[in-house]
Amino acid sequence: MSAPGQSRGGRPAVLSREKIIAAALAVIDADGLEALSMRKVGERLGVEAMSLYRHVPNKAAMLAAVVDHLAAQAAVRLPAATAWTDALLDFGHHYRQVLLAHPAAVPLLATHPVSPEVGAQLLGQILATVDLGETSLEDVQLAFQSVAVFTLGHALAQVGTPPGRREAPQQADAGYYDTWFETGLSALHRGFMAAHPTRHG
Amino acid sequence: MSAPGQSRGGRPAVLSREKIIAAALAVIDADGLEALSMRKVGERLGVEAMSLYRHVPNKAAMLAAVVDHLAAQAAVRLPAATAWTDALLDFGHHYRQVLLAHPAAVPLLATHPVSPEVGAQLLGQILATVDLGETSLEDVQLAFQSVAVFTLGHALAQVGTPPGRREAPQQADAGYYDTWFETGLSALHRGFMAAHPTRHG
DNA sequence: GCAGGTTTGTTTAGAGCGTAAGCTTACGTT
DNA sequence: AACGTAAGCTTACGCTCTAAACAAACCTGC
Repeated sequence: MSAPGQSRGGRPAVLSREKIIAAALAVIDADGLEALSMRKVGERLGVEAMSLYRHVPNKAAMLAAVVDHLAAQAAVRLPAATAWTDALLDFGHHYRQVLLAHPAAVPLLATHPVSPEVGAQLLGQILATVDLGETSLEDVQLAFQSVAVFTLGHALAQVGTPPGRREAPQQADAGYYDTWFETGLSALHRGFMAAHPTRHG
Repeated sequence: MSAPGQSRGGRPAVLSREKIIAAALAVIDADGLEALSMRKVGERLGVEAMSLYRHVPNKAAMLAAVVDHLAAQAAVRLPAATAWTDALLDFGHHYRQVLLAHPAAVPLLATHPVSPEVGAQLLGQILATVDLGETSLEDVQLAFQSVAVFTLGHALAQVGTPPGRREAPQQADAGYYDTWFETGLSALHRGFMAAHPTRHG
């Protein structure tokens, strides 16, 4: 009972994989992706950089873990039996929220692909929940993946500081990106509906 | 006559901004984005790394120049008076070709936004060429931008090596990504057509 | 011809990075 | 108390970008 992995002695761990992932994300949020270093993550945890290597094989793996951590948040809990075409909209909006919650981490999601396990689990959960109607699983999968890449691409455009501005996230801009996103997402939605008509209208 | 920029003396230039951009792209194509360094670009030009700084303020600016160089290639020369909805398809296909011609550079396009000048010039050229029908300029612009971010997002997914594979660009995969792209692009196309019906059918 | 002036590429050097190797610390067990 | 083991620290190496001072190669005015 309450055996957190059998440990037969040894110095008690101050660090953990989860703490490291959280600290890395915090550094990214605070200082940006380019400023992230193993030394800085260690500093935030009150630890030397080399200590991190007891829990993470290298920097790339740490970043991959951050990616999976964020991707896991993109899981939407949909009401069962939602028409898959409508679920596209819910998924897109939710995924966008997750991305914009960590603007500096968006380029990371773009660069390092989500691990196959997490990706499959995510997609599988959606496909299992949603009402497929008469559409094949493959077609629905392609639709969700299309919404995902559109959403990521759009978020990249939004968070990418256009060189010439001094990092001021204008109020007016937010509105522009919002309507842009809605325009594109609803076009995808309409397009997939037209390709896969249902008898429910 | 034949005065290539008035130069009042000085050591003749072996380097040029253009040569540096080309060399940087060549390094990216050959060794990948992460392996790109000022030293390596210099080496490819038979020059020390510090020499590059006479023509480029720093590494970030050099990468930004590579981005603009690639983005400029995405300019499509469309037959005038093409319906803008059809031009969406041409643009998407052409942009994707440009991206997949330099797979290792795609993450760069994702991370460093295209400069406002190049972006505006690109979009302006399209908007000036295409037949707008009865659709407002703003709506057409949003449609093209949506296709652009979808295409970039999709290319990112394709070139991002899913961790677990050993960089083998499978034959079967290429087909999967092709149909995925066509599915998404045609959904966008249908969606925008439905939102902006024309009397020409 | 030859001394500036000017532009280009090189050298030197410093701060910061990721991380391999070995060491010390702190615990459970014997 | 001694041992085994796991966690964190120290040191060190090679690599990165780039600031600053220097050398080389050209044009122009004398």
